Amino acid sequence: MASYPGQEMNTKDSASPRFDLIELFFFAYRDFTGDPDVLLDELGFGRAHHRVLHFVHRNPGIRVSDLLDILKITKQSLARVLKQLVDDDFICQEPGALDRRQRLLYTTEKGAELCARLSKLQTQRINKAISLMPDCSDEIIRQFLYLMIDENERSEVAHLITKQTD
Amino acid sequence: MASYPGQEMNTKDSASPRFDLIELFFFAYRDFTGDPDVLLDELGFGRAHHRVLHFVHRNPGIRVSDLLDILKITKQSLARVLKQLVDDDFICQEPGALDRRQRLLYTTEKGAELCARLSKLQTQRINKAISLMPDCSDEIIRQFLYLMIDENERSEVAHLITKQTD
DNA sequence: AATATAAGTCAACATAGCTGACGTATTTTT
DNA sequence: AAAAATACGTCAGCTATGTTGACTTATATT
Repeated sequence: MASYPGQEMNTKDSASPRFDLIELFFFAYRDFTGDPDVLLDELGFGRAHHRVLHFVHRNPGIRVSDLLDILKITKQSLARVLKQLVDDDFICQEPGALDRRQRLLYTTEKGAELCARLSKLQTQRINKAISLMPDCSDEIIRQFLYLMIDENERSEVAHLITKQTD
Repeated sequence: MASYPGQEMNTKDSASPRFDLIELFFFAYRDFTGDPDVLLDELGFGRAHHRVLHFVHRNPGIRVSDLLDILKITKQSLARVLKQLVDDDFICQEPGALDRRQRLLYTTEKGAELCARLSKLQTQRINKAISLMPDCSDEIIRQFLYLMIDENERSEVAHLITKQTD
């Protein structure tokens, strides 16, 4: 888009900030992530554990380095929560069949069950919202959230979310 | 909705988890909040400062206790970041005219300017996304995010987001 | 045999949340 | 006027989750 004189319709020299969406996004995400907290707390876990459990469950046999790539945290950060999840038997590790340096990650039955309970809470909130909206909404929302992701990461995310777990 | 035998169309006893939206929400929010980080970092601030600055800017003259109510953090947590913002002249405090126990909060010119730069970044991401979507999308997205908020907090948020700042 | 890679570990640190206890100024209630 | 409640600040210490840097071990690759 080129800039040229007389282009602006506004008296201001830039578009108005979208405070409505900025704030709605903030509050919506807060409450969305708040649902699982109660359950996690009972087990002595936090949101970091939730994220690890979730992405391991969704990507069975994932390599540690690939998990780090999804979460965008350091291996030292991951190590702490992963150790707890393994110690408490929510996640298990197996050496890779082809490359035995790898410790491929899987949820245990216990881990899968917790994951299911957590995602059920979040799904309930999502479904309740969508049930009150027009028919086309589901796809619109997906499209919006997808376009809010950094352009260079979209294809990776697209690949992730199209996996089937259940 | 009543439950009755034969109601289920599925072989499973519950609706499928919406992993797509759960994950899209996660990645979208991560990148959305990531934009301001660079700018904040240069000033030695974090996201906590951003939130405080934002809501003070959007609610000029807000009382400390009302800010705590919006942010849902403790006053000790707030105190730390607020002190820095006041010391660095991004926020100023004035005793309430009617009740002099209050320390009403305002952004300084410097604070308002930073706030504008930060919200511009986030608005750009939002507008870029919406520009690629069908016409009805804006309202759908707002409705969705609104419905994702806890029911008992919606009216309060509705009130917040309808304020005009600029 | 040398090097690179996958992963783990130790230590130290930063940010941003928390609880509990207490202080001070001011307003409201009795 | 005295007592109680309120708005706010502060001290001390804890927790969760992120960071950097340095080093080790096992295994693959060159």
